[in-house]
Amino acid sequence: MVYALVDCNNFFVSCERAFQPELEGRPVVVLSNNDGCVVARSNESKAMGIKMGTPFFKVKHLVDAGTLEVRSSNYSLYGDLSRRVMHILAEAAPRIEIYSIDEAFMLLDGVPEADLLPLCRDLIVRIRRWVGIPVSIGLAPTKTLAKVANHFAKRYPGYRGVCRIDDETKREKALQLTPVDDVWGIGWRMGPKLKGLGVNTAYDFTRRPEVWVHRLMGITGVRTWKELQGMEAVQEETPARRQSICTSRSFADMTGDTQELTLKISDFAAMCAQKLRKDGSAAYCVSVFLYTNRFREDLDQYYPQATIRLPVPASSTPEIVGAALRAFRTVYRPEFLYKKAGVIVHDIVDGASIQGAMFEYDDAVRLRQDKLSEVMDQVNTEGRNLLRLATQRPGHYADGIRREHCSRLYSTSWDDILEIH
DNA sequence: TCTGGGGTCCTAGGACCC
DNA sequence: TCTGGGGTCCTAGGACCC
Repeated sequence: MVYALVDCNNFFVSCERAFQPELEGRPVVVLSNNDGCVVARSNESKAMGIKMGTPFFKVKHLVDAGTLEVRSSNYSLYGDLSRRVMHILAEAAPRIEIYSIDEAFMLLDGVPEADLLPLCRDLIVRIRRWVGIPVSIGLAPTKTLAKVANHFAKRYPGYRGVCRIDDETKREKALQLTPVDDVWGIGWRMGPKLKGLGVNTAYDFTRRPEVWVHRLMGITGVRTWKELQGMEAVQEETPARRQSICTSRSFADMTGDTQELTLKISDFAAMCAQKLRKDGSAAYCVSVFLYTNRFREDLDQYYPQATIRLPVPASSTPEIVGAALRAFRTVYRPEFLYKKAGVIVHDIVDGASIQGAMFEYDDAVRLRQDKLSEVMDQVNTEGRNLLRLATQRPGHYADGIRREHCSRLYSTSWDDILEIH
């Protein structure tokens, strides 16, 4: 197999730049929801030493001094540009697997050897010209090695955006130059642990015996170990149906108020229900979690979670919201101040396949709720909850969420335009 | 004062059964 | 009262990803 990992460079920043050319060449960061912390950095801001996840208040002085540009995240814009990039890849490759908003694997088996590099170079030019996004491509016989190759393509301009690992010499050299904690699948916990055991590079890691890796890291570590040696071990198919859907937010201000939390939980649950229906799915389980502010060591902490299991999988807004509120009531305690909450639906099944099981349940009520949800979906498109249950908060769900550095919404969806205040 | 959101997979341990 | 192994299912928690 030949895998090509196509990765958009500094994706969120590049999206902002695509519509604001004046940001080109300037240090830029994009913030998380609530303007909490840095989630994307341009090369210039990386060079300034700003780390991923830095709380915004720590770099705000740079913004005030005019040496750093900042934008709130604008997910509808990023989603739109992502779809355009993926569309171009899908037309160019026999098959693609979309891995995240800014990454996809192209499966290039069957493409003649001599065409591989020209194909990739052409894609880089086209995506830049048509969408305005710079991408890098790594080619290799396994996904993990394609990731390694992609790092090189990104880091060294000499590759002009494409790096290929296709023989033993290149593989060993690349792994010797790759710190072990840069490997896909080795995170912040295992990285330091491996280094403490004398495993500093990806190459060192591959030289350890399989049983050693298995004992230390389990089956997932062994998969990474094999992939780095050119043996395919990472599961092929991403399951078509999501196994869980989560909607959660941090609040701009802490709250212990039942009313307010009820409104928020209702909204999160309604959004989960809407996502379920969009996927054509239904869920057996609805969980609610609450977090106090873990950074406030002076306050009492409480991180409860509760799950309601429904007799029949549901996707209607009233059923999901009802279950979420029941779960909420079992764990809510008024003496704490909460900073974040969320709703997760899981144990998800195909919505079409559950029709037959419905006779156990009150058909009339169910059908009415499903019908009601259908109508709500027609009126409410994402981000515009014109129709909602009485428990849901009035106004936009994003009320109470900070978004002070938002760029104009450039990509042309009607919903987005209505969102401009 | 201010610290993201949305996922997946694996494993250990408890409950229960024979 | 104490005694045993083995299987399955479920859940919580940990680790990882972007």
